[in-house]
Amino acid sequence: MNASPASARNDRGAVVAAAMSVLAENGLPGLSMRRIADELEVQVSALYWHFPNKQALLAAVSEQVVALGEDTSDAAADLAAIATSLRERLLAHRDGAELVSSSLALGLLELPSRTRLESTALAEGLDAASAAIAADTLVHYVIGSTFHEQQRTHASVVGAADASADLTPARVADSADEFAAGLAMVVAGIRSAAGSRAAR
Amino acid sequence: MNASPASARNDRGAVVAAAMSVLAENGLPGLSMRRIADELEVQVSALYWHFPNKQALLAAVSEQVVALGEDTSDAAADLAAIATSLRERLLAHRDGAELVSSSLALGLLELPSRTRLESTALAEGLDAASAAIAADTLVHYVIGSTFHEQQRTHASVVGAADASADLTPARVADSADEFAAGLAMVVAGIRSAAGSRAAR
DNA sequence: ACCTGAACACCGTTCAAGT
DNA sequence: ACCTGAACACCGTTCAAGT
Repeated sequence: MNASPASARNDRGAVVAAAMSVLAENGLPGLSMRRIADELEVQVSALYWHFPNKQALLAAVSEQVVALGEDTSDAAADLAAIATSLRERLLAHRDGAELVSSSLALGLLELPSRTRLESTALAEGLDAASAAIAADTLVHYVIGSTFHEQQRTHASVVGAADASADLTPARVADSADEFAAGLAMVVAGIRSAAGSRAAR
Repeated sequence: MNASPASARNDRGAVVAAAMSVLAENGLPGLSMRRIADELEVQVSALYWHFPNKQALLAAVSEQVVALGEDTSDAAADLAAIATSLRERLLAHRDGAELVSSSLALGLLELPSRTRLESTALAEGLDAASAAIAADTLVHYVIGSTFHEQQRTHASVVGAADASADLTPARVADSADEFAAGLAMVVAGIRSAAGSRAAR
């Protein structure tokens, strides 16, 4: 419909896509404005037409990382399932947990999973205040453990992490089990908060 | 005892102390090798005689932050008390949670509180594997929520954080209550893991 | 044992100017 | 509407050399 001018320029989406590819190749420490600009074959200053600063750009990338897929079918309203799928989306991107953690802390990112966790907690019988706290607690657990896990694997690539680098293949394999075990404890604690009300 | 030469030079401790004062004044983003060197009235390159790189220096600072005080008297062997005192030490230093989080993730820091949490969990009847997971879960909760809290106060200073900057004085005051409420849930979950064993 | 001085290869951000 | 080119004020790290 729009008469597209001879040479198409970049839009926000293209910048975010370029940033995601730089992130995948170089990790968060290597995600510089200059490298993103190189990826787009553009001057660094061009990026500042699309985003006011680097943090805003990172927030847009974070949004992509934590976006829920199709909300339609399997909206599995289960605390553990929601937390586990958040973990999986963070693990799907290099340094995903650290990236999301900082956008979140700066107040630049809404976490769809958090909303789902809160309403699920409400449905399980928590009062409003407790449901909010339960959602935050789960989010902190997921981001904290995933951040730690991603940094540990990165450290082992670098070869750092002296004594405590217990990264035998077997141990890597069951990091998911450790996550699930800790998650089960947190969920049990949340359920006990529901039980202490005069539910059912 | 030692014949101290005319002009005393710096040692590791002096470098760490300078770093802590720069951290207090400028926060983690402002904690650069150059500023630390300025504080000591020394060239930047001098710092590399004491520490191989910046991360190692930050790890030494982190160690100071999380060090337990006198281990003698009130070694209150209570999960919530240990977690709360860890939170307080992190809050006592600007950007303390973020600093410790990264040193920890890089495997450059031992967390004394974690050891205490693990043995306390054991004493409460958890098996070895569960006690380790319980300790990690608590550490993730404490660091995650404290990190978030410290970033939020910093964001409010900067004036960023648009809509969700719910930082009324009252709300700041009860962030400790929110922490305690989430902590209670996690601890309850850990206790339920102890109960599921054939304890007592 | 501890530091200087200078260099290298980077950063994020701004701004006038172009098309 | 989107980009260039150049500049500003920074970074962490290395290394030969000094005392």
